[in-house]
Amino acid sequence: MNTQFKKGVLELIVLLVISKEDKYGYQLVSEVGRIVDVNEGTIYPLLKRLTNEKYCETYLEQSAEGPARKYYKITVAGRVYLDILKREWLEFSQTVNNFIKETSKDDKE
Amino acid sequence: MNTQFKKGVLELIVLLVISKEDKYGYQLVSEVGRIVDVNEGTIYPLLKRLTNEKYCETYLEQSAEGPARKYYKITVAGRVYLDILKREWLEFSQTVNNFIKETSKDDKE
DNA sequence: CACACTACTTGACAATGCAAGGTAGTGGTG
DNA sequence: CACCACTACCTTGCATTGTCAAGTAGTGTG
Repeated sequence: MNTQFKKGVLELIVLLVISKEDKYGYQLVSEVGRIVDVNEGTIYPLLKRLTNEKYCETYLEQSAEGPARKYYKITVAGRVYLDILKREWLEFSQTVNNFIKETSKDDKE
Repeated sequence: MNTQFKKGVLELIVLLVISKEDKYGYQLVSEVGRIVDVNEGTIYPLLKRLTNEKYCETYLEQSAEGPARKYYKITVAGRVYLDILKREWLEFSQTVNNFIKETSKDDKE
């Protein structure tokens, strides 16, 4: 997969996932991984950024299967930011797709 | 505009533009700029990368309005790469868009 | 000749993803 | 109990690519 395409989009995907339900980091790695390839070294720093910027909050919960899990919960500011990101992405991707279609259409003329 | 979304996509856009017609750098800045915000400091290094990787070739032509223009012409390898990039982008953007739709649909249920 | 405009180039910097490795808790096996 | 596997979290160093700002040069105009 093209690494560069992911830049910035992962933030959107992570926010989308936690906007549905609180998740812990390790879980996000596998859930986000179903959408796009990703690894721990990417997700944890991203979660720290989102937390620093108050787009999400964390709380710990014990687990019977290992160390305590740190859950991430989206904040109100996070939902606002998510809406902006979503809109920006949809507009951006559509602009690029339209341009691809335009140039491809010209091929046949 | 979200800077990060652009990563990697600019390469696709530039290749698309020169796949239609040879262009010189300064011209690409303005043509690509109609699709996404971009500035010279981004385009020229990108063109150098594409040239180093043999996805395009350059030739100089005199201009009556200033210094000689360096034109960029896509190569066969460039067209092959462009097709791959295009396919990857379409797949990637569709995957993300589908995920956005899925999560947004759930909101209403 | 100073200036504006065209055109190309470069260097320092910022953002973000990856690979690899480290720290810890829990439970099972010899 | 020693060891190992698995879960879970975190960090460091690096690569890629975009931005900003500045610089170099050629051409024509007042």
